[in-house]
Amino acid sequence: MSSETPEAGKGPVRKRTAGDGVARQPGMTDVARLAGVSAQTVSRTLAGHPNVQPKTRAKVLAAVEQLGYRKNNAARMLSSGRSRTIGVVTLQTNFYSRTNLTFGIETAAREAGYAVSTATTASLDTAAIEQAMSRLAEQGVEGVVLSVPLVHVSPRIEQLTRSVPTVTVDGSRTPATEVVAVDQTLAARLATRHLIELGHESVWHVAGPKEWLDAASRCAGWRDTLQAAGLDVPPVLEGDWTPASGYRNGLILGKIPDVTAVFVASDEMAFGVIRALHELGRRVPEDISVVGVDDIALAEYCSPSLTTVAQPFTEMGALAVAHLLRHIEDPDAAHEPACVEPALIVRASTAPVGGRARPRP
Amino acid sequence: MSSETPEAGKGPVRKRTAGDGVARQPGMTDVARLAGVSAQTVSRTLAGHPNVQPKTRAKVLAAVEQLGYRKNNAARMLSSGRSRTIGVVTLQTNFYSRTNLTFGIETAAREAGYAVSTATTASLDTAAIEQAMSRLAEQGVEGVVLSVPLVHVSPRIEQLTRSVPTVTVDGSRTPATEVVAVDQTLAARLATRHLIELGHESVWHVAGPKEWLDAASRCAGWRDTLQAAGLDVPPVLEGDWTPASGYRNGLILGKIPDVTAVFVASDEMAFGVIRALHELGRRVPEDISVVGVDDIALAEYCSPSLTTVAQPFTEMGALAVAHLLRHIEDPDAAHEPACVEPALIVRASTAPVGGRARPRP
DNA sequence: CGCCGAAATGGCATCGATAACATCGCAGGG
DNA sequence: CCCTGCGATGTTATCGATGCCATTTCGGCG
Repeated sequence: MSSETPEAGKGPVRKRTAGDGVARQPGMTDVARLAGVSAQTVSRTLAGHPNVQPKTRAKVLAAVEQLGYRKNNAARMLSSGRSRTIGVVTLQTNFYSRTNLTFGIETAAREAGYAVSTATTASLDTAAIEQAMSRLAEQGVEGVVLSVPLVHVSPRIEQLTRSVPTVTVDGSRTPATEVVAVDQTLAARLATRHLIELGHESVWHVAGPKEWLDAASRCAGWRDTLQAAGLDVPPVLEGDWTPASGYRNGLILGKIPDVTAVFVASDEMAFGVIRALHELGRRVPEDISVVGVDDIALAEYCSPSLTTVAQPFTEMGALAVAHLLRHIEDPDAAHEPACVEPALIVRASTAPVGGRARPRP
Repeated sequence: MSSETPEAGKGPVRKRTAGDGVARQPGMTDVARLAGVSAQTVSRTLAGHPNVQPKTRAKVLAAVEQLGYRKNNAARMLSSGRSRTIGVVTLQTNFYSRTNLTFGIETAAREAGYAVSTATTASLDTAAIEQAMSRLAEQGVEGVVLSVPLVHVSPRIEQLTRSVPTVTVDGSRTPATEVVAVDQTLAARLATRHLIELGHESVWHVAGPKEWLDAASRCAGWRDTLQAAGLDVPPVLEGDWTPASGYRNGLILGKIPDVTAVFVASDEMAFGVIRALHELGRRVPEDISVVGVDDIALAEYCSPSLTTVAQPFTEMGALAVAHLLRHIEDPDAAHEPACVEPALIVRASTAPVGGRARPRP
C-alpha cells in the first residue's frame, strides 16, 4: 500500500502558493487514498448516497476526520453546476427592516440547505444595483432575493432577473419576478383609521423618501383612508428615515395649531417627531397623537411608548425564500404575488382627540 | 473558419440541465470563438494584463458585451487558488454594533477588491461557531473576521484559525489570531469618570451578559474606576442587551434610594432603564443620571437625550479588514493587536448630583 | 541583411469534485 | 449450472478559467 511515495515528483509543475512548508488542504483524492477507496466513493459517501456499504462509509468518514478534510465548494459547483446558494441584494444600511429581513432569509435558507450570499449596494441607483446583481451572478447563485425599494427597473436588471430566478421584496415587480411584500397600504390604513377612530379630524403624515416604494405605498394608503372618511388631506412632509429628519419635521408640525395626529412612516422618524414636539411644549399624546411603523425594539420603552404598525419581517424573509426555492425547482411555476399583513400595536402615544391619555400600560 | 459546426456531436455526454432549449451561460471559450482569439487571451484581457494589443482587447470586450458573458467565480477560484473573498462570522442579531461593524467590513473589503461572505450563527456555543467557520472554509475564503464575543476558544476553532488567517474583533485572542478591538475598558472608564466628576458618590452598573467579552471589559473598567476613586463598588445588575432587560433592572434601581447614577452597558438597555425610572417617578437626570454605550441613532432623539459612549464601529471594521489583508499577503507578519478608542458624548441624561439639569441642547 | 529579444498570443495541463458509464461480485430463477 | 439483475465500486470525461511554456510576430540594431 505504501508502494508509492507521495513525494515522488509527479508533475513538473507546482501550483501551490509560493510559501512552501505549509501543507496544502487535503482533497478528496487524499481522503480516498487514505481510506483505500476511489474518490468517487468518497464523493458518494459524503453526499449521503444510499448505495455505500456501512463498512466503507465508516472507513471514509474516519479518513475525513483524520485529515480534517473540508469539501471545496468551488470545485463542487463547477462540476455539478449547482451552488446551493441564493443571493440577497440589499441596501447597505442598518435600517431595522433590512436587518430583520435578512435575518429571516438566512434562517429559512439555511433550513432548506442553502447558503446565502449578500451583496450590498450603497445607493439605490440602477447601476449600483446592477453591479450587485452581477456580483451575485458571478458567484453562481441559483436565485436572488431583491430587497431593494426599486422604483425604476432598468432593462439590464430585467434581463438579469430573466436569467436568474428572482423574488422582489418590497420592490416593484418585473415580468420575470415573483413578489413578496408587506401590504404597506394596509399598514397606513390601520394607522390612519386608528387615529380617525380616536376622533381626530385630520391626520398629518411624515413620509419616507419618495423614491422608496414602501414610503409611496404608505403615503397612498394614508391619503386614501382620509379621503374615504371624507376628511381633508393635509400636505405631506417628507423625511429620509432618520430620527434627525423626523425631528426637523416635528419642529414644523409643532408650530401648526391644527395638528392633533401624525402618522409617521417609521419609528425612528417618529422618535424625532416626538422629541421635537416635546421641545415645543406639545404633549404626546394629550395634545398630539403619533403613530409609527416598524415596531422596533425601543418602541415599547420610550416615553410615551409608541403606537406603531408591526411588520412581520422575519416571516416575510422566510416566505421570500420559500417562493424562491419553489421557483428554482420549477422554473415554469406561476408567479403568484404573496402578501403578508402588518398589525397595529396600540401603545401610549395615541389618545382620543383633546382627551386625556389612557393610563400607561 | 466555419469549418467545424459547433453542433458536431462532440462528446457522447451532455451535462447541462435537463430542460433543453435554454441557452447555457456563455463561457470564455464562447467569447474567444466569437472574438477570434484563444481563451487565454480572453482571460488576459479580462484580468487587465498589460500585454494585450488594444485592438485585440477591443474585440474581446465587444464579444463579452455581445454575449453577456459573466465570469465564473467558481472556476476562477478552482484554477487560481484565490477567491478574493473574506469571511465574516457574526451573531445572528440586529444589534447596532454588529450591523455597523459588518457595514464597515464590507465597505473596506470592497474597496480592496475583496468580496465578503457572511456566516451567521444563532448561538454563541462553540459548535455553532465551528460550523460557521467551516462553512466559510468550504467557500474558500482567504481570511476570516471573527466578530463574535468568544470567551472560550475550543481547540477545534483554534485549529481553524491556524489554517485560515483570522482577525478577532471584540473577541478573545488565540495564538494564531490578530485582534482588533474597541477599548471597552476605556469606554467604561470614560462613562464612570464622567459621572464621578459630576459629583456622584457611587455609580451603579447594568451590565451585559457575562459571557460577552465586551460586557465583561466594561464591567471591569467600571469597577476599576470606582476603586481608583476610592468609592464603593455597588453590586452589578445584569441584563441581556434588550430594552426589556434594561427595564427590569431599572425597576430595581428605582427602588433603591442611594442610586443617583447608573452606567448602562448599552443604549438599548439604557432606554429601558430610563423608562422604568420614569414610571417610578424618578426623574432623569435630576434624580438619577444615566449613561449608555453605543451612540445609536436614537440616543440623540429621546427625552432626555442620552449621554453615551460612541464606538467607532465602521472604522473598526475597516481596521479589521486592513489587518486581515496584510496578514493574508504576508502570513509571517507579526500580530500586533490594534485598538480604537471610544468617545464620550455628553447629552442630557446626566447632571450634577442633586443638581438641576443643564439646559437641554 | 539577418538576428535578437520583447511583445503578443496560443496550447496544454491542471485545480477538485461529480455525472455518466464501466466493471465486478454475488444472489436467485430457469 | 448458466444467465440475468442489482448492489457496490472504479474509471473517465468534464465543468470554466488560469498558470506555465511554446510559439509567433515584429521592431530595432549591429
